[in-house]
Amino acid sequence: MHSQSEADWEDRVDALLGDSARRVTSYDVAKLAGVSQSAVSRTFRDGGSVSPETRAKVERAAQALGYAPNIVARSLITRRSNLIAVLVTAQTSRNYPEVLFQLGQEIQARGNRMLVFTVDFDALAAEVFNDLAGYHVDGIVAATSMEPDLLEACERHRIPLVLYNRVPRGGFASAVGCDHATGMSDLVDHLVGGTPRRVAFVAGPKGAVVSEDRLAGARQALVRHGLAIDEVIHADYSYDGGRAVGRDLLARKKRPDTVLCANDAMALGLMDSARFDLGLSVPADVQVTGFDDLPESAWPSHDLTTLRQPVEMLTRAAIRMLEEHIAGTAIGSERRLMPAELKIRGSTRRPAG
Amino acid sequence: MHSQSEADWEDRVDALLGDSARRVTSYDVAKLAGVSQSAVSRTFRDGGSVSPETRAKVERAAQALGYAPNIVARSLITRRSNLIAVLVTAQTSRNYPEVLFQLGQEIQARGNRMLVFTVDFDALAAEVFNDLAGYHVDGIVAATSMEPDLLEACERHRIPLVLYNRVPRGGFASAVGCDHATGMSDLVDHLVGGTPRRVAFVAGPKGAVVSEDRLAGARQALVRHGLAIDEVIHADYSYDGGRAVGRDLLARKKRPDTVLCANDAMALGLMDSARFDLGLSVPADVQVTGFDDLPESAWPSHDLTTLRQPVEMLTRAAIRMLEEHIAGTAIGSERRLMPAELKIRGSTRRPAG
DNA sequence: CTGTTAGCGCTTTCAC
DNA sequence: GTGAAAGCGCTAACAG
Repeated sequence: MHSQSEADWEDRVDALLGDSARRVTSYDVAKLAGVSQSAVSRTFRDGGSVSPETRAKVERAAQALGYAPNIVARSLITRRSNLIAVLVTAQTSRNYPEVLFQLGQEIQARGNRMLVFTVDFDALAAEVFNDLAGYHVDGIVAATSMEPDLLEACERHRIPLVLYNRVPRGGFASAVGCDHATGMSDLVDHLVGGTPRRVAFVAGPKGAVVSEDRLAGARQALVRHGLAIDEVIHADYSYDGGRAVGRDLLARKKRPDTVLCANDAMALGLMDSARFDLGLSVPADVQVTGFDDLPESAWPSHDLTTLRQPVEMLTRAAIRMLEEHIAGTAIGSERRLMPAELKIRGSTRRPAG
Repeated sequence: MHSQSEADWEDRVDALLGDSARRVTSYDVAKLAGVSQSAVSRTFRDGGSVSPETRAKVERAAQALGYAPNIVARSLITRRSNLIAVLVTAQTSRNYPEVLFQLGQEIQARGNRMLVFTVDFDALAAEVFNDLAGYHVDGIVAATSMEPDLLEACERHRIPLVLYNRVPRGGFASAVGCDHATGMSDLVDHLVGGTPRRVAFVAGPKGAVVSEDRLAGARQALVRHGLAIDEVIHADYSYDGGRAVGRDLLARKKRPDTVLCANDAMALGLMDSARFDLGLSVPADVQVTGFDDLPESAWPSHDLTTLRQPVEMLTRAAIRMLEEHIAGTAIGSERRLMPAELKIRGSTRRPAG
């Protein structure tokens, strides 16, 4: 039955599909379904109320034509795009390469898309902000230090913003981060069992926020045990950097017996310099610690005592926070700190006795 | 001079800026500059021809108001967005975490932005395609196997597409990839110097395209030397997977003296199983090779002979190709293969004599 | 619940 | 080279 009208339907579908490169619009669907454009809009919008019959008609027509709403047009009027901007530096990407993908996953989990802005020098040009606004992004995750004027621009344009493992240079902004201080405190509590005498700290580049947080945490914790850091050396967060530091530092007469590194990569390089370049034994001659818990750190070849930075937690928390701000259900601006997990391994001495 | 009109100008700027949350439009700029909207459009468009005077007036007004064109509105009419979609799987991201960021860098280098689509199972739901089209993306880089119908959809909608280290499941598409076969041939040429007797190959998951390419290349090269692969074992591309394989494979009575691994991660795991789990020596008891050249592979602790996959070259070539297709200057569809670089290190035996 | 109408901010003919 | 007017495809406000 309906064979006459069915044939007719097919004809109309084909007629509308004639120009294959052209995209099907809500207008086409409306015409085929015999309803208004608004009806089509309502069936595809989130909270649109349509009768079941209309919805069925629209869905059938849309199906036949392969229709999907044009996000750009929608975005122009709603001023929302389902786009979340992620600002990331080469630094972050090199040290935490998984972050970008994980953010993408988390962003997509609730129907949004990730628009990536790679920025240099941890600073953000005004041009980037124009693009952010120009694409109508719904929110921003910044793994870069935001200049005060950009913070203010976000506020003025009401673009929700969450900082990822960063603190704003000025003003206040919502942020997620790792509780470096508490983590370092746990680590130091463990280290004192190995009776450290000379302690060195291998930091990241000068001004690197995360490194300085970790250094401050270590210092504070050591003081509580009546200990101090004898020396702070800056390197570039890399394995090679750590190894170069080690070759110098551990070759000295009065070399440290305990080296805390601001991240795992440098710690691994330093370990290798001790063993392969200088013939020292870890942890007997020098104990070494890192921060991050890279996969390599758990390998038997290195077995590095470190603190696991809760990257997945940070990522999930960042996106959740951002979504609350977008939805308007957030309580307000806040900084959320996630705990680092101490991983005691073979690169540090166990308490004697 | 002009103090009267200057004061007036300031007033008009302030008036237009009154509602701070509202975005400045080309209409506002036109009004302030005393020109038409079209003039504003032409000064900000790429090939717009405007007189220097008009341009100056517009630029001054735009500057004063902090105007930047609304990309969404522009995109709606031009059907271009300066957006390049990157399709990536968890697999790819895990094995080549730097790719995503590098693609972002390369895409931005010429004024575009990267829109990321994380997809599961190396396959691409129709929903993703709708989004691609809905955002008016100018082109697609897919590090995922594309189903034939999606290839066809891209073609029909004239969305340029470049596959990244993949071959299409059906049909033809522009692609960049690593020349695994030639790389493996170089590697095998080196290996025969160490007089291999029993050769095993540790592959990635069944169906993993890259792994199968590498296996085929190894096989072919070995045959030329009158050798064969005695056994192929599948693992999951991971360090732990490689280590588990090693524990089993290398504990056998008739264990291989040469193990080629489809990637470095597995090779490193296998090496560690040999040395730490079984007390074997590398390369004396068993020589091991990888593919990719991870940073860890060059560390003295492992010193793995491997092939460097030219990730940066692939990334740059992919974006360049895509941009040629977008600009319409591409010659046509083609597959471009980049050479892998042999890195001979300590995990393989040197030719005797 | 449904259709009509009026834009979102821009680019693009088309006259001048 | 410039301005007026039309419209990209959609949603929102308003009557019915």
